[in-house]
Amino acid sequence: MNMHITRKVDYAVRCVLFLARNNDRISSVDEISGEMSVPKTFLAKILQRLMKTGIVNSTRGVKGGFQLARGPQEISLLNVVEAIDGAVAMNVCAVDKKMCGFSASCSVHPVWVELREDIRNRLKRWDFAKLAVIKKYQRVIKRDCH
Amino acid sequence: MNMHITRKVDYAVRCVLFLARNNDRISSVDEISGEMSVPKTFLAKILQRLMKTGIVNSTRGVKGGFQLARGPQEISLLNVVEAIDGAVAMNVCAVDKKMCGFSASCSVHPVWVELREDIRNRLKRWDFAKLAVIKKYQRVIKRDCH
DNA sequence: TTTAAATAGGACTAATTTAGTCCTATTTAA
DNA sequence: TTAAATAGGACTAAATTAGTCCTATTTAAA
Repeated sequence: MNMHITRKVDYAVRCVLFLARNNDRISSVDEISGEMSVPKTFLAKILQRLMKTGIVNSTRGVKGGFQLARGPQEISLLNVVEAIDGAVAMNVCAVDKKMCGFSASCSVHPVWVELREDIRNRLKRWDFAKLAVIKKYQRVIKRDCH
Repeated sequence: MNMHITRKVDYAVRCVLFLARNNDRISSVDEISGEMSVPKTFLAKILQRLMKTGIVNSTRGVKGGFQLARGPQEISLLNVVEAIDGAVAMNVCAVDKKMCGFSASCSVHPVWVELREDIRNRLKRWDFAKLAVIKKYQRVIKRDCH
């Protein structure tokens, strides 16, 4: 069970957190990547994904950049995680039984299904309005802890 | 967030499940790997690990093999998962804050800690006595669903 | 209308992790 | 003594992650 979050998810979360805290204006990739210590071109990709999944809006051209597509309280951690990684699950059968000929007779299957629900519920409970007020990220440190 | 279980964990779980169902005797790697559709040499490594972490006992030599080191009801899914993958966590900071200079000021940190506890609790609740009685694995299918 | 600052997106590469294999040594029942 | 088993180190292959790089497009402002 490799349950570590990927950098991609970590970066996406940081990024949305930054946008939540600066939602009165448009922020460029350059600015976000600088503030949140994320490689610029990589962050650009991540923002494209967040854009496609309707979490952020983009403005092209000079003075362009990104902004949350809806209020921070309307964006859950689960939204961001699933935007980047797709469906959260320990294995595909927990999402769709049909993906696994085994599942019908697999003793462990119900456990993975439960676990998936636990995780999704927990991630659903946290929105970026809540997260944004907890404490500010420090800018000194280059990378996070996974 | 890559939360898929690894084959290693999947194999380990299947393997312990098999041993739980045949705990009246010693089973060889050859037998288990055949019955549970797991590559033999790889399974041998996994069993070595389960051995070191005190989940199974081994007997060497002719008629040797493996057996659970304690009753199936004394072995949780968490035991097996952590035996193979080490501490269950979304990131190292949730296990030990010191691993991340960031965590003290990281808004998301408390979420990962909560989530880790959710997952561990769920996995702790399932033991192999419970799992063993649910239903038998079918032998036809070659691999599981992650 | 040109320019420069920005996003969009495809194609590629490097690094890391996962999933194994292979070989030799050791143990032990028959 | 032999053959069937585990023990364990070293190695390799495949897959995934974590990026980079380049070109195209958009748009505010000079």
